[in-house]
Order: sequence, then C-alpha cells, then structure tokens
Amino acid sequence: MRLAELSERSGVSTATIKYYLREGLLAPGRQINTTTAEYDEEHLRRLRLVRAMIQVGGVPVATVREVLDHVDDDSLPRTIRLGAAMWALPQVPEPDEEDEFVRAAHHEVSALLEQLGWENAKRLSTISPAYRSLVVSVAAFRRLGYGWGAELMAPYAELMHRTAVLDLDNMETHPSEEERIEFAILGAIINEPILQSLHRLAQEEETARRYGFDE
Amino acid sequence: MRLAELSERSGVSTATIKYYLREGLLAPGRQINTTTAEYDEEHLRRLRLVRAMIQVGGVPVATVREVLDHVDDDSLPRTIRLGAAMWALPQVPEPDEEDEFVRAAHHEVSALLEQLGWENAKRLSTISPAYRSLVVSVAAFRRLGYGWGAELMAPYAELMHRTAVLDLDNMETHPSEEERIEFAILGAIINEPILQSLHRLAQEEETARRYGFDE
DNA sequence: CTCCTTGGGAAGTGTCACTATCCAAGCGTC
DNA sequence: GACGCTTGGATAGTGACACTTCCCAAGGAG
Repeated sequence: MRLAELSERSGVSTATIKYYLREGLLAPGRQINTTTAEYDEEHLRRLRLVRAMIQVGGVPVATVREVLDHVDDDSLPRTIRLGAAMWALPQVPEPDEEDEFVRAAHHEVSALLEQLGWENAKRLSTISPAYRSLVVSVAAFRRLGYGWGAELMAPYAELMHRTAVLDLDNMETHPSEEERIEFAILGAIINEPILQSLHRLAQEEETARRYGFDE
Repeated sequence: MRLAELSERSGVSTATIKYYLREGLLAPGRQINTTTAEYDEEHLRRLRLVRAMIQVGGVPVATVREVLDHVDDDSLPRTIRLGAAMWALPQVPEPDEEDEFVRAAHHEVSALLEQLGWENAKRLSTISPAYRSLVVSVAAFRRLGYGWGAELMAPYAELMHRTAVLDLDNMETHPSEEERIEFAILGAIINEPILQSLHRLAQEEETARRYGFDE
C-alpha cells in the first residue's frame, strides 16, 4: 500500500499523513527506493488510532506522540506501558499550591478517597494526573462559590468506579496485548466523549421525566 | 467596584475583561461618566462563570456568548432557557449521513434508547446535540474496528442515568431560579471534568486492585 | 497641573493543526 | 526515451482562537 492508498483508505489527506510522519506519529513506511514507500495494515490501524485521538478526543499532537512512544516502548512491561501511556494523556496545568482554593480542594479530595477506601489512588495521589486534575476542577468550582464537597462527590465516585469496572472487564475480553493496550487508550479517549454524550442524553431524559416538555 | 477592582477580585486581567465586554460575554457596567463605570457582585459572578466555562470547560468564546444569551433571555420560560443554554454548548460537527459507519451508529444508538426505554430522548433524537455527538463517537469507534454496540453501551448508559439523577437532585437544592440555571450550566461544563477525573482515578484504583503495582 | 484610570478600538502574539508549494528523483506507459 | 505521475523531504503559509499590547482622548483625584 502506498501513500495515496493509505490516504484513501483512512480518509486522511496525503498532506496530513506526511505531517504526521514528520511529527513522528506514524512510523515511516518500508522504503522501496528513494521515491516509493510501502505501508501495511499496521500503519493504517495506527493512523486511525491517531486520527481518533486527535479528532474525537481532541488530544494535542504532541501528547499523541508521547502516548505512542510509551505504547511502543518494548523495554517496559505491559502494565507499565499502559500506565505510562494513560498518564501521558491529560494536559493538566500544575495546581497553584499557594491558592487557598487549591489547598481546600486537596483536603476535600483526600477526604473523599479516605471515605471511599481507595487506598491505591490515595497512594498515587502525589503523582497521578487524574488526582491533580480533580483538585483543579474542585478548586474551580469552589472559587465560583459552589460547595462541592466530599459528601456530594462520593456518590458520583461510586458510579465512576462501577464504570471503571466495566472498562476493565471490556478490556479483558480482547485477546492480544497490542489490542488491549490500544483498547485501553481508546477507552480513555474515545470512551469519554461517549460517556459524556450518554450523560447528557440521560440528563435530557431525566429532565423531561421530571418537568415534561414545555415546548 | 471599578474595572481594576473587578480584575483584582476575579483574577482576570483588565485587558481580558475588556475583551469579554467587547465580545458581549459581560454586560457593561453602570456608566457613571465617560471614563468611569461601576460594576457589582453580579458582574463578578458572571465573570467567574465565563472564566470557568472558558478555562475549565474549554468552551469557545462564541459558544459562551450563545449560552449566556439564552440564560438572559427573559422572554422564555425557565425550562426552555435552561434547555436552550445546554443545547448551545456542544460543538458537534454534523454527522455525515452518507457514511456507512454513521448510519450503522444511528441504528445502534436508537436500538440502545429502545432497550433502555428512554422515550423522551428518543423523541428528541432528531434534534438533540447529545444524540448527534453520541452517534459521531460510536461511528468513530466502529471505524477503528471496535464493536461498541448497544449491548456494551447499555450498562454505561444505566450508570450515566443515575449520574443524571444525582445532577438534578443537586440542582434542586438551589433555591433561586438564577442559581439553578447557573448551576445546571456548571453541572454540564465543570462537572464533566470532575466526572472525568473521578473516572480516571477509579480506573487507576481498579487497575491497581486487579494487577497490583509493577513498579 | 500632573498622574492615573476609564472605555474603546486597532493591531499584534502565540499556539495549533493542518495545508500549500516546491523540489529532485524515480516509475509506468506509450 | 519523453511525459505525466508519485514519492519523501522541506519550508512557508493559513485560519481559528484567545488573548494581549498599544494607543487614544476624556475625566477625576491629589
């Protein structure tokens, strides 16, 4: 398969594929001679993953490269590769520890983890990007004058835990390592828009059930 | 309160506030004379909401304006105002109905709504942005070769429905109309990062429980 | 009187994901 | 073997976006 065919089958323009090649998001094809390169199904698959991350997930190109670097790092064991890839994902601004709201949010969140008994998450709290982004979000809410304490978050956290259980159950149905890692990344990226859409749909449904249509 | 104080109390630079004023995201202050305007707590509150939408929620400025226009439209009844504001939020590209994956996703999603008994969501399916974005995401997943059918989505949808119930319960604890509408918008925007963070934290927790730390 | 602030507008900045253009070197076809 | 096409490689340009900078004339405070 040559560039033109790769482009056609993926729906991505050749110019964009060349851009991805330059950015290291896609491995170069097998060079046949100076002016021809051969791509295979693996390239197509990877290109689609990249597209999904960028277009559906809105992940910045630089982040995609980081994630893929971890995925392809054969020197690491599988769980680490997966974890590294997942952790490279969020683009979380370092919370400002001076800020009173940030400090309050910290307490709130660790109280939450305590209450839920999430021992592992607690142990990771100093380094986990998910923890940090939660702190940032809670602080933002507080700054607006809305209380969003552990007691309000706990039921949400319970539901999200069940969601995570579903995620991992689904992942485990995939036979090969490669597929599982890819699926986990998709689960973290494409799943989120799906969850978000389901959430909004559910809100519409529930709103209509409670208040009806005033249309 | 003058511009400088509004800036100081909100942590937003005067230049940016002026930009928001120009863009119609913030009502002009009460003009005292040609060179002085007076702002009140309401302005501060609105400014914080705008900031939250843009910074935490990543909502484009143009979309923020649309949302606020609906919120401030006193000619509409409350539920409509709320609905209009929520619907202005997502920036969903129109799905390409020609695409086979999009059509398949359509069937998938309406089968899901059928199975769940979400009658209201189903009735809204032709116009709801949430429905459309769900179709787009499911189609993207399919295009990558991953099956993500109604039977897999249903348990997620159930969990999201419970989340929506929590959302509305929380909203109803707010006494005033204004606050409820504002809270609902925040719930749609800031809540989502929080849910997302909780989801990822839960994934970390569950991954650690299942596979332990290989560190 | 002087300095500062005000609203207002125009123009510039930096980031990001492409996109367009150009190039010399092959390949396939006639 | 001429011609049109494609290739990898590189550079520069584009358009959207969210500011940010700069400048202005008018008013107010000390």
